[in-house]
Amino acid sequence: MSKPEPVEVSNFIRNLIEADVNAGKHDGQVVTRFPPEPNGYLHIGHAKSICLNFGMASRFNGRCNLRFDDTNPVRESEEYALAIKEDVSWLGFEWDELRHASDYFEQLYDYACELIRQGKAYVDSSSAEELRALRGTLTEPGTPGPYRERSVEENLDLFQRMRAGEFADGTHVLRAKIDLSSGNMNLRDPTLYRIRKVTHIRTGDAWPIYPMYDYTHCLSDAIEGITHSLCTLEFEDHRPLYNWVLEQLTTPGQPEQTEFARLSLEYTVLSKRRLIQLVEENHVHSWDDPRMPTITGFRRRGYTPESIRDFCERIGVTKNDAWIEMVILENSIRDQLNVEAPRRMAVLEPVKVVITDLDDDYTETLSFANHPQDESAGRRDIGFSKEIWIDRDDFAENPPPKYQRLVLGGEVRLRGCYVIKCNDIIKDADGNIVELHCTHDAQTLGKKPEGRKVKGVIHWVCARQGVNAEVRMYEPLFTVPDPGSAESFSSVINPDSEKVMTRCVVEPSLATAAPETHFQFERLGYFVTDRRDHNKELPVFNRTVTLRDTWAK
RNA sequence: UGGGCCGUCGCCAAGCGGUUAAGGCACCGGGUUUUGAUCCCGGCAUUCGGAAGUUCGAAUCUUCCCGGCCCAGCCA
Repeated sequence: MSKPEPVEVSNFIRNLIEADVNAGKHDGQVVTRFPPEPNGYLHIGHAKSICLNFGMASRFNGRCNLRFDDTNPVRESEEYALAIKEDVSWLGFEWDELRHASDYFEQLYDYACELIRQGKAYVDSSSAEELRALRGTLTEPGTPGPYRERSVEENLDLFQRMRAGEFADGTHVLRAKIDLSSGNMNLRDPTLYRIRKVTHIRTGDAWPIYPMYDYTHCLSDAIEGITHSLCTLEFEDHRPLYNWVLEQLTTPGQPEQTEFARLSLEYTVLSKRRLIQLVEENHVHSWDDPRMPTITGFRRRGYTPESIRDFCERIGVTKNDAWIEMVILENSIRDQLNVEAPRRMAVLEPVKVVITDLDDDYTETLSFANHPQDESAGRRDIGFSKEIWIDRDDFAENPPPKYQRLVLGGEVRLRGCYVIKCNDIIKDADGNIVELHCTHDAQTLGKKPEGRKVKGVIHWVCARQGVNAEVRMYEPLFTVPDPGSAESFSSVINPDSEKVMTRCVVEPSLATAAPETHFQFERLGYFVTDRRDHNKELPVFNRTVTLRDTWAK
């Protein structure tokens, strides 16, 4: 069997970079960067950007930096920075250099002084409210405020004193002097620096002023020699500002920004605000809750780096506002685990089956293939005795049409074992099924039964050998495709997104598996030993994804 | 209503003036199967948001129209 080989998909960014390389632009070099702000955990949308940036660099023998966009200390923390590094590494990417926008604060400051000297930037002492009023609206131009024509000397003096910490937060900003009547709001004298007397995760209290994203990003790109600055569509009308800053200044490089559509995934949310809300309002247990669309959440759920990269390959890169169906992601992990995951048997809701025509001390050892299509996966022994567990769902007193599992008076194949027939249902005083009494056909081990067809096959676990385990079943967190557009979560949260089953019985070998080991529980789906809670005493499995089920539909 | 974008099969997505308009997912058959899984075979856009136009020839060029997304943080 071969692993799914991701085919190289053409997209407009790849075409563009290829054309640049062929034309000898940037000396044929390709340098990209992944620039997260350390103010939250990475999610599957970031994975798209990571795969694109690292992928393009690797495809064209270039480099990709990891750069923390740490220009707003009020929202950033070291915890997030650590988690981001771990997630990028886990996804399988190695950055060329680890950089921070804050590495460039001194250069950025010098560049700002240069803009002031050129008369292209000025200190505005209006309040935030006044600035907003003066900026105009989408259809009306902005109007010049009283500080727009300050002299170079005064601006320089004020800006230096801003840096020296002489002024309180909010009293002054440095603005670029561009075009107050531009249809593009970003060009109406955008703010370049604001005063924030806040401790920064890397520079501490060295700076009372911090540069804004638009001013910082283009210069950071230029300083690092980035050739292709890839970002999402909402930055499209920031590009004129990105270019304006670089045009005014003499910088080491001439990066070019290209925008692509951010990922939208059905039945989940991908905005930082919404993700934080899920954690803070306790709709999930943590950032790495297996229901979270964070990288760390998918990891705990049992997704692999390969499957996430494969997913990013499958969805493509365009400028379309695309909504990706969850099934695309699910198929990425199914396709990998179908090939790689060893098969095991686990019973989630046990019902005891007594094989009445077997002696009480009867035992037999059966050999099972770990993978039906791959002999190299090896075999294992499984015990069989008079009492076994089967799943509640695999017996029906009143079977629906086309039901092919066990029914009273009917036969079913125990996977890898004998065909059994159900003769009696034993119930307790409340009418609950306690035991099923069956007989077995001794001629059916490894052989088809004679004179009749038995279509159904069910999984089982030997009652003597079975080990108690906890299995966590997951379903989508939301009940609607676009929960982000709902006014509140309460109306769109799926109350059954997590179901913890504690009475499960699994094959003994499963208990000793290391955390983050993937298995297929036959007929049930793919499961992973929980990264944090799994142990020998209490094995814990998370359902990554079900098997495709054409019958359920 | 100012500015910037986007519209190819149910969901993605190739295509860049001459192709029978790739491919994946989903779906619908049929075969294999001791997982209702996997695997295999077949089907699935005379048509590219709409209308004009240019051209021997248009999804690809032009114009207009329709629909959708983004922008008025001292956030990124």
